[in-house]
Amino acid sequence: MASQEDVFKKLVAHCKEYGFVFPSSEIYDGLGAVYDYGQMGVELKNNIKKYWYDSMTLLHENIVGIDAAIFMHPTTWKASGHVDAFNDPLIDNKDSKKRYRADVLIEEQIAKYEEKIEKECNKAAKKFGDSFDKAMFFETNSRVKEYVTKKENLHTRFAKALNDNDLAELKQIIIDEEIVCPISGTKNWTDVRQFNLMFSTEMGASADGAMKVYLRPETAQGIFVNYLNVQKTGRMKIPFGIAQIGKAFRNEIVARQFVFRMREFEQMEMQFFVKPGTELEWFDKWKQTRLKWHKALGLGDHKYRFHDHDKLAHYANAATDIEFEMPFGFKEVEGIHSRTDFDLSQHSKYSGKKIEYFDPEINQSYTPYVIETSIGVDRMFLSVMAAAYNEEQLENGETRVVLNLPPALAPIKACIMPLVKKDGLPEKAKEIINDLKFDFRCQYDEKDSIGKRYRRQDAIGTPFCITVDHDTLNDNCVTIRHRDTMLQERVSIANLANIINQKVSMKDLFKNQLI
RNA sequence: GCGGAAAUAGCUCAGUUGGUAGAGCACAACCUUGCCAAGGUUGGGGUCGCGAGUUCGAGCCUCGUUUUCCGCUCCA
Repeated sequence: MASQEDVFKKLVAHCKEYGFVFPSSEIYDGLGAVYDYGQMGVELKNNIKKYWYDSMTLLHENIVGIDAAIFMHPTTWKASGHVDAFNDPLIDNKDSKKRYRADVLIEEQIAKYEEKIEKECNKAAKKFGDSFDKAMFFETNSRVKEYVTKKENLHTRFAKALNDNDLAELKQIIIDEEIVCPISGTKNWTDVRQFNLMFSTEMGASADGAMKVYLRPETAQGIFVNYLNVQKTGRMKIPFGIAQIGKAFRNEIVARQFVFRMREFEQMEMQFFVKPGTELEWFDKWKQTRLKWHKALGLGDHKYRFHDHDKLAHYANAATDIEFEMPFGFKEVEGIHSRTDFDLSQHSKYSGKKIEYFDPEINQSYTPYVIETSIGVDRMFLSVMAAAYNEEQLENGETRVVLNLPPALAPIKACIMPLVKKDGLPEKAKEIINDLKFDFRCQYDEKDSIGKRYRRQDAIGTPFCITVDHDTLNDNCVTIRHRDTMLQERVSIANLANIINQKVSMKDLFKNQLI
């Protein structure tokens, strides 16, 4: 039996071989953790996005979409906390191979001096009892004086280095203070490197310096900064939501596992604005709604689970992940967070604009609370592919590689093929495809044996193969061959569109969510 | 970022002690056949990841480098 790792490798190979996913810039050896979607991948991905977007905006009258720019005013990221939280100077110990934050190491050193001072004080206090004069003691005790001086010098030096963003100086401090690695106990350090999770670039070309702007590390902020615009122009009443699909960028230290963690990725986010105090109710409601959205695809209910966060981010008062069983274990596909009023309050504070909602029901204004549902398109893509990829053992002992994709998501809905490429069958097949192509993405194939053509379509997950044979010319009927069962049925050409539409329409997926 | 392994045709791989770059599948054309990966003929496709070095000669040896995988590490 193939191990799960093998399955994953095969899936990655399959993605490349059949035009789903290619490594970026492959002719130049590729670019780390960046991938391109190919001719099949883009269709599947677009269908996933459509399924999500329509589920949000068609099924909920109080959710509208936007498409915000990737560039945002730099202050956005100060307000959101990304600039401060994601700007760590890092240093590695070459012996233990452990990585530390250089600023934390130095802060610990400062704390050590404080401990020593404290200890001396305690000792002296014990010795002198009531007559202990702390100020006097600091003046006269040479050891304490030394520690205080050292501590203050270090503090000053550290603050200056941080302020100047002087990485070499940070390393020099660590060397001068003889800070050792807690694990190896050595002072064998690498240089300090600044690591910011956000990509930056420069906007404009003014002589006195262009403005530094970031590529957004999440799409959510584009929604928050547009809260007032949408609420006012759309006459939205709380509770309401804003949905958005878009690219985000994170300069991950380690980006791996195919499209699961990429440096450029796509998010589908919906921020739902609610009355304070009702947020946990809505949080729970969205947990269930989102799980139903996943399960409606029929990839297998047992492949999903919630993972509630014990440790909450500073902005959240509840958080959970929807995890999917990937070939490499249960992994986060979607996050649902109760973000309180953190984001809107921060933007209000940094912009100086009042960001509130006047609630006519209670005749009061308040800053709405936010429930966020945030799903990675690429992770969703991977989970659909992983669940759909199957190697079937057939009765004749052969193996069939088939993508059992939900028909609504399949890149190609039907392949029309003449049984032989003569006797007018190709012409008849093209007649059929010319009729179907307005509603469904179709392929035409006349090369190789019919069996081989079926397998080719299996490999890209096409739910229907439609075969034109000699009888077709007389009775206007064709054979429909079903991907999953390999069974065939004879149907009238006039009924084709209906039969296909019934299976590939998203309507059933939408309805399944409401149950 | 660290350690280990790998890189040869679109895919899967072979390539002997260093001596003219191979197979199967896939692809294209034609013939034959016609409902679950058929057969035949012909053809296209590789400066062996990239760059140096050793050598008369490097896919093979040495060094560097890039990418990928595995394990650490990191991860709102």
